[in-house]
Amino acid sequence: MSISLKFPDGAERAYDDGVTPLAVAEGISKSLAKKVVAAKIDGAWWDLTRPLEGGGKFELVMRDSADGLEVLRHDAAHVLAQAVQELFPGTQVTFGPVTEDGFYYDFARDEPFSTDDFERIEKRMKEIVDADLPIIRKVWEKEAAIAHFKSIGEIYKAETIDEVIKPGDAITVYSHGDKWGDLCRGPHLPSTGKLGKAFKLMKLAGAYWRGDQNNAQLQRIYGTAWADEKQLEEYLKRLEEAEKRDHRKLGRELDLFHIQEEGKGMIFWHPKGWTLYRTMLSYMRRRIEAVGYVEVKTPQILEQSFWEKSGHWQKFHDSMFVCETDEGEVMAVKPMNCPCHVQIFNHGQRSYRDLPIRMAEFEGLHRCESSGSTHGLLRVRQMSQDDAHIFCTDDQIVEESKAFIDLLNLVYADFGVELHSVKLALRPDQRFGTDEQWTIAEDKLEQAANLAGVQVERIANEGAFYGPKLEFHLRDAIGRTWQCGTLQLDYVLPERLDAAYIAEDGQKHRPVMLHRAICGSMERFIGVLIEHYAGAFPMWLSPVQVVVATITSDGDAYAKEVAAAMRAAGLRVELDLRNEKVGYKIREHSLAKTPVIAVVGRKEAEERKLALRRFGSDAQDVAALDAAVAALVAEATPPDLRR
RNA sequence: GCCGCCAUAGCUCAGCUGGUAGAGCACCUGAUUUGUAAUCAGGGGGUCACAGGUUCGAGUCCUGUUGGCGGCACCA
Repeated sequence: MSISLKFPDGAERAYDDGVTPLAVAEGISKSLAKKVVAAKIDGAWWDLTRPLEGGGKFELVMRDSADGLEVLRHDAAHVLAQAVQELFPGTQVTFGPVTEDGFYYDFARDEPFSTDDFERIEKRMKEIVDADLPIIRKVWEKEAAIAHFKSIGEIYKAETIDEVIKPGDAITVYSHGDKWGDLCRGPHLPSTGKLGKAFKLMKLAGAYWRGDQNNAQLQRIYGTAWADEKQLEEYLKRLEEAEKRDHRKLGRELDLFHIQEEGKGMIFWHPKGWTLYRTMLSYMRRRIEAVGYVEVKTPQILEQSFWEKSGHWQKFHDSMFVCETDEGEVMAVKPMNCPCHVQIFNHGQRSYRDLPIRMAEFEGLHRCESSGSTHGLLRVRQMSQDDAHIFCTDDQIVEESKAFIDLLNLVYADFGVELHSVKLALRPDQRFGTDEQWTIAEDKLEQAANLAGVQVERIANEGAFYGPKLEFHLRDAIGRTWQCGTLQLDYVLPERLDAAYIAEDGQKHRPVMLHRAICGSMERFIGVLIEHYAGAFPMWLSPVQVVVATITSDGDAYAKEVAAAMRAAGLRVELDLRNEKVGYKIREHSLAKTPVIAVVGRKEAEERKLALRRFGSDAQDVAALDAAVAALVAEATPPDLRR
């Protein structure tokens, strides 16, 4: 009997039945066989030493490919688990998947681990690699496996098998020699030695069993693993570089903002940071005004009864800031604008002819976020959103949604950021509204996204209590993603707050509300932007656009004239007349990531010229004053105002 | 909120096994008038996050609190 393997290059070869992928690889070349970590047959994973059970499309998975890294990391997780169980008897294993850059394993142990244990654990892991234990795949009956794991005290494993595997089905267990075994889908390497030593334990964290905070808290050890030492080094270097882009560090270095102990999650915006903020707000205002939004401003603090009517009190009062007046009224600071906007909508009679009404507000919002969740600018307790609510008819939903997504794409392009992903958050367990309403709402959002040319990823259970939402995610410097833009469809709030318009039939009808934001929290968006640009903003956003720096005090008068001319032309200018060497001034303003340094010496003053030096370049661009100012103004013009 | 780690000058950090705080940058003063990434000299600056405790003596050890960091949970 023979089987036929079809290789990716199209070649097709016959092999004896029962040949292993490793033997196939060795038949091709020894060096290839060294680098191969697993195989795929018709797209399904296959262990290298497991005899093939039939022919098909055959692919060898190399250790430095994306698939190969996944195998290595899975093995690293198993080796970690073995090391931990050997060093800390009584520790139970639970679950250890691969992550984007590595892996983690969740352990159950009464005593907490400490990062001080990492050295010992890593050492033991390396010993396991050196021992080159064969990794053996075994197929077990479900019931036998449960009994086995129970008998050795692995209750989490037994529970997992019981719930994940159908009765009567078989499971696979991979073991390292006769020492250690874990339930696993595989594939795995032929032996622990193949893993190599390009791995490192990174961090320790608590994690709830099955992600539910009502369950036991486990201890998660994160690690990273790579094909070789060089890749590991590169990865660690990448992390270091990313740290330099951290918006909290840059916020301090560039004097943009600060946070202090008494105001957890509250931002003190310094003049430069606030300039950036205002520049972005002005831009957003122009963008939305141009497409038919109106702006309003509503109260910051309203009575408890108001939030009870909207439904926020019942669902969210834990995360609202609440205060009481001397006269005993209980008031809450607004966590969001929507119920306020409905009040404006409800004031007076609305006709279908008025719709859609696109009502925007940039006022501050306060949310009492839990203490462990605040994070620089990315998760704060006080913020502003580029918030708006679109009141419209059912028929207008798709059109309005599409127009919003188009606007969002335009704005993101202007800010130079790229969408990481768009998610469609579907109905949660706790929700208002009927199933039919939800189905229609979910479909309409997806339809609008498709019309705007955006692919969505549907995620179950993540919608707001009043409706499904589209989430537009961006990435930070170290790869975490944050929801920035959002579009939420809401049939519930208009109902609860009795919003209505008179339709063509002369009857009252409920409008639909679209909650939408492009930047989302301005704070968060600025945080992402700082990391995206590593603090070196494009000219139109930069808090300081030009520094006019003199060489000697002879140039003072001319420098002042230059700065005044630039200011008059609308540029944000600083004047550096200090008694310092040019080199010193250049260095300082370069470190501050100023887009343009205009150097003024005797020559420039005499010829009424400027020597411009741009961030990231040491070239000198000498131009006549008027022409230089005009050019800088053109460069500094916000994208929406450019011709 | 939960788990682990951390907290020394404005910033970055040093301070061994407990013996009454130190550097660089920044800041201030003086000198220097300088041509594209650090001119020189002098000076000021710290309740070592906070509160207790152990000790003859605590930045250092212990407990608690606050805040930060990395995760988990949460995220209208």
